[in-house]
Amino acid sequence: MFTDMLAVVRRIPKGRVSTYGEVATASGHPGAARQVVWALRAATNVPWHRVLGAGGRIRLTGDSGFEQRLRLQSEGVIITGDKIDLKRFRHVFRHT
DNA sequence: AAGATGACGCCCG
DNA sequence: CCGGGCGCCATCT
Repeated sequence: MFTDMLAVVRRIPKGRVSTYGEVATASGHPGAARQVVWALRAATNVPWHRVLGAGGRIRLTGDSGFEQRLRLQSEGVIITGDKIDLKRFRHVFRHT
């Protein structure tokens, strides 16, 4: 399960983002958004900063949230307040 | 075994 | 936009 989710997260290209819910669904585990968090927490070498809450909101709190902002901005993602414009940066998973 | 937690999501007022 | 409530589910106490 976690491995499936991590595989999905790893597919998010630089400069693009996704959401916990999207990752859960795309990995074959719809509704398991909370488990995506667990997967990211336990994993390493994954672009965790590219995963946001529904609506493109940064759900991370405190210092980590600040870091996520910096990382996203450094990839060219525009952040307004605490939200990201999904219309513009959301990554769409596909099966080729 | 039972209750609490959380980087969640969705609906309603 | 903001707050409140409920469903969800692996993990931790």
